Amino acid sequence: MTRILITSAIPYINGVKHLGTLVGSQLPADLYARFMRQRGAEVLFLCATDEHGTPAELAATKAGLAIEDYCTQMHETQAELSRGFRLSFDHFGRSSSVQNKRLTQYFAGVLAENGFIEERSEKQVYSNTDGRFLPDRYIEGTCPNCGYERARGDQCENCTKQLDPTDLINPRSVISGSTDLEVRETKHLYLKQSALKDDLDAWIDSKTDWPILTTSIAKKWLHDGDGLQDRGITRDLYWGVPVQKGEEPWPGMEGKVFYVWFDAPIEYLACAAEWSDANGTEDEAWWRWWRTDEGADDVRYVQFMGKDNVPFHTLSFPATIMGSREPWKLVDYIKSFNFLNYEGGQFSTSLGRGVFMDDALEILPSDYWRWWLLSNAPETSDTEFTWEKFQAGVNKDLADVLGNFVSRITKFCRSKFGQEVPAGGEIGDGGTALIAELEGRISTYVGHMEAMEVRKAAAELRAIWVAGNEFLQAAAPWSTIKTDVDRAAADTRLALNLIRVYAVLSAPFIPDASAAMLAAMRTEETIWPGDLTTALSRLPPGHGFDVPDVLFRKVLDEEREEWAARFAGSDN
RNA sequence: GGGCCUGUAGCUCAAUUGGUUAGAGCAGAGCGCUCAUAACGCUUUGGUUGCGGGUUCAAGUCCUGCCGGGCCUACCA
Repeated sequence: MTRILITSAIPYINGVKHLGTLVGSQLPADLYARFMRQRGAEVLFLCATDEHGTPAELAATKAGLAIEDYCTQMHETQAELSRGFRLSFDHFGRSSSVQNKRLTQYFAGVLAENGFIEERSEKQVYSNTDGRFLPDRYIEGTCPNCGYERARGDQCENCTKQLDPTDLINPRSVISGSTDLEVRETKHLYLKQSALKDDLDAWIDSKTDWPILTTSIAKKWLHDGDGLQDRGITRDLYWGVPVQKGEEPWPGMEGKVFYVWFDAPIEYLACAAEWSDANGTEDEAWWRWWRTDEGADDVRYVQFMGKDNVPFHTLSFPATIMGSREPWKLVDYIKSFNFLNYEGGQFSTSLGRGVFMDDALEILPSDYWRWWLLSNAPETSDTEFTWEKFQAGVNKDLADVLGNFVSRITKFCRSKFGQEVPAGGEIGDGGTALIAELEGRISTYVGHMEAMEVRKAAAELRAIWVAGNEFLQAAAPWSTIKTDVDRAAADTRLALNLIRVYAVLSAPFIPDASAAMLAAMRTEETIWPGDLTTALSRLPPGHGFDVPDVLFRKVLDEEREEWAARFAGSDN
C-alpha cells in the first residue's frame, strides 16, 4: 500500500491565524490527506503549534500569563479552530513537547559530533530595563541613512537600507521604549550549513518536479552572494528547548535555548512521536514513518507551506537531517503557496484587518471557506480575498450548481415517485453519454489531485457537478414522465445515484456537505467510484432517501456589506 | 541596490513546455425549461496576450530593452 507522510507548516502560537495562513498550508495539506486516504493510501498527517521564541514570550506577557499557560491556552484554541475547519490531522502536536525537547537536543548533539556545529562569540544588544537580549527587529531608532525615526534594527522600512542595530541613532527597545541599552558579548551555536552546501545543492537540483516557487527560493539562498551562510541556532531566551548536547550539558551554553527555527521542523518528527505515545505504541510505530532503516524507505513525504517558510524547509532542516548522518527521511515533495491578500492590502493582526479563523467559523460553515479558499488557492501568484468574489464564488458553485442539483432531483422524485429510488427502465443514451463524460473528468480530477494542482482540481470537480445539471436538463424527467414512466424513472434513479457519487468525490473539499449528502441518501458507502456504471447503481430501486435541508444557503448582499465593514479594521 | 515571481476578455484563471482559428468560469446579452435555493440548460458579445525590438517556417511561450504589480534579501516566525 502507498504510504504518505504529510506535514503542514506549523502555525505560530501567538494568536488566531488568518485565512491566508490557512490556505497556504493546513487546508491544502488536509485536502491532499483526505484524498489520498480515500484512494486507499496509508496516510500520517501531522501538524502542531510552533510555540517558542520572542513573540510568544511577549504575547504571554501582554496577556498577563505565564508563557507555559499562554501556550497551553492558545494551543487549545488553535486545536479547536482546526476541528472547526475539519482539518483531519492524525495528531496536532506542540513544539514544546518533551518529545521535541529530547529530539532537538539529540540532533544538536549528533550534529556537534559530526562537526557541523560551531561556537561563535558575538555582540548583541541587551536591554537592562527589559532584562533580556533584544532581537534586531525589537530595537527601533532613527535611520542614519534617511532620518526615518522608526527604523528597525535590521532594516529601515522607509529607505529599505539594511542596518545593524548599532547603526541606529537614539536606539530604544520596542518592548518597553527604554533607551537603557548596552552591547554585550554572548556566545552562540551555529549550524554549519555552508559545509553541506554541495549536498543541498545536488539534492535541490534533483527535484525537477518541484514548484518553481520552491526551487527558485532555495537556489537563491544557495547561490546568492557568498553562498549559503551558517545559521545561528541558539538564543538568549527563557522560553525554548534548553541547549544540551544530547543528554549532556553544553558547557558555556547554560541558560540558553535553541532558536525556534531549529526546533520547529524537528517537531515534525517529534509530532509523530507524540502521536505514537498518545496511541500507546512503541517508537517503532513512528520510526516506520521517519527512519528509512525502520520501514520508511517506501514512504512518500510531502510538505505544505507558504513561501515565507521555504528557505527553512529546503535548506536548514534538510541540513539538520543530512548533517546527522543518520537514516532520517528527507522530504520528497514541497508544495508551496504564495500569499492571500485581503481587499487590496495585507491581512493585519495588529489592525484587525481581514478574516481570521474564529471570525470565519462564526459567520459561515467551514465548507464555504474550504471551497472558496481552495478553489482560489494562491498557487501561481499572490491572490486576493474580496467579499464580492467570495459571495459570487460560493453562491454560484455551492448553492446554484451543487446544492440546487441535489435539491431539484430529490424534490422531483419525492413528488412524482415518492421518497425511494424508483424502479423501471434502463440507462438511456443520455445516461451513457453522462457516464462517458464523467469517466474522463474524474480521471482528470484524480490527476490534478495527485499532482496537488488545487485550483485545477476544484475547477474539474465543479465541471463534474455541472454535468449533472446538463444531464437532468437534457433528460427532463418532468416531461418524459408524462409519456414514458420507465424513461423518467431510470433517469431519476441515475441522478439520485449521482448525489452519492458527488458526495464521495467532493469529500476532500467539502466534508460536511458530503456527509449531509450521504446521510440524505441513507448510505455510508464511500468507496471511490472505480467503475462508474456500477457506482451509479449502488442505490438500488426501493432504496429510501430523505430530501435534505438546503445544503448551501446563499450569501446575501446585506451580509456581504456588513462583513466587509466589520472586518475592514482600523485605519491606523 | 540585488534576486525571484508575475502581467492573457470587464473580473478570476487556462493554454499539452515553440505548433491549427489563444480557451474556461464569473459578469453582460438573447433564447429555452418549469424539477429546483429567482435555481438549471443552450447560444452569444468580448483579446494587437503590458509596450518596443529580435530569433524562427512558426512566439502568449525563447532572447533583449522599457513599464507596472508582488515577494524575498538570512536576528519576526
